[in-house]
Amino acid sequence: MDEEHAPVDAAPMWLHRSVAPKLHLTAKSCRAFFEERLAESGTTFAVWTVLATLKMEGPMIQRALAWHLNIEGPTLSRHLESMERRGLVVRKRTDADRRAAAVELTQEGERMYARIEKVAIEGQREMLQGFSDKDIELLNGLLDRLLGNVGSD
Amino acid sequence: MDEEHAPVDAAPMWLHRSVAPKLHLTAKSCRAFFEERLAESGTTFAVWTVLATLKMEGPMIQRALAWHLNIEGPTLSRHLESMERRGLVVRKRTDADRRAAAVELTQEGERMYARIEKVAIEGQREMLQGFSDKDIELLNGLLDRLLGNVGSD
DNA sequence: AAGAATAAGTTAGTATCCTAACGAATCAAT
DNA sequence: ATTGATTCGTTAGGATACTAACTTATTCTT
Repeated sequence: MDEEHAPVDAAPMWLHRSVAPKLHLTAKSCRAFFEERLAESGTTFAVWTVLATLKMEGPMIQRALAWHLNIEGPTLSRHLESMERRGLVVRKRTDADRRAAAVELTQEGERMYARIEKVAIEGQREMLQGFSDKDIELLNGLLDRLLGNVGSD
Repeated sequence: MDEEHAPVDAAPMWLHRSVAPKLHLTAKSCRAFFEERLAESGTTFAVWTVLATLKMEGPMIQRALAWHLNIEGPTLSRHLESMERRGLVVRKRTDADRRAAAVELTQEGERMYARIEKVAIEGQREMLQGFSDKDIELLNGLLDRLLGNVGSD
C-alpha cells in the first residue's frame, strides 16, 4: 500500500457494497502488514507459512504441504527450492516411494521459526487490536461461510 | 483452487487461529470464484474493477484511478495498456496538464461493463448465500476495523 | 526568472501465484 | 506380466502485483 493513499473510509461507495473487492483489499493490506514485519526478520509471508506448517504438523511430502498451504505444487516447488538453498528445510527422497520427497525443517529452519513466531504473534495482536474473542469468532465464522459458498470442493 | 483439496474444515488448526492466512485464503478463493465467472465473459477481476470504477465515478486521471483501485501506478499502466488495445478505454492527454492522462470508457467499454455487471452481481449473490443484511454489515465492519489496524495511512 | 522540488506516467526488474505439459515412479487390471 | 491410468514433482510460460529508477511536465522558492 501507498502512504499517500487516503484513509480507507474514502474508498468509493460501490467498492463498499461489493464484498469481494473489499475482502481483497483487506487481505492485501493485512498481508502487506505481515510482509513488512517479516521482511525485517529476513523472511516472507510465504516462508512463514511453510515453516509454521512444518513446525505444527511435522514433516510431510510436498503434495500434503501444498494442500495445507492452499497453494499449487509448482508454487511450493519454487519456495522450497529457495528455502532449501537457504538451509531452512531439506527434501528427503526415500526408497519407499521414490517419487515423493518428505520435507523437514532443519535446525536452521527451527531457529528461523522460533525467531519469527514472535513477530507473527505480535503482528496478529496488532492486527486484532480492539477485537474481542467473540469478534474473532464472528469473523472466522463469516469467512468460513464465504469459503463454503465459493469453495471448489 | 484445486478440486482435490479437502473441505475447508480440514485445514490445520494453527491456520484457523491465525487470522491473516485465513483471510488470505478466503480472499484468494473469492477472487478465484469471480475470475472463473468473469473469464467466461472474456474478462478478468482486474478489468472488472477498472470498468466499474470508471462507470461509477466517471473519467479520471490514472493516478486517481489507481488510488480508487488500491493498486500502484505501474500495475494500472499495464492493465490500461491492454484495455486500450482491446478498445475498452481511451487515455486522453490534455493541454491543461500534459503529464496527466484522463481515462475514459469507450462505447465498447460501456458494453463490456453492462455485460459483466450481471455476472458480478450474480457472483456476489452466490458468494453471499445465507448472509443477512446484518451479516454483511457485520463483515464490512470487521474488515474495516482490520483495515484500520493495519492501514498504511 | 532560474533552479529545485514535486508530480504523472512509463520502463525494468522482482515476487507470488497460477495452469499446462512433462518425466519418472507406482498402482491396477486384465 | 504388460498395458494403462494415476501420482509426485519439475519445468515452462503467463497473469497480477510490487518497488526502483527514469522522463517529462508542472509548481514552488528564492
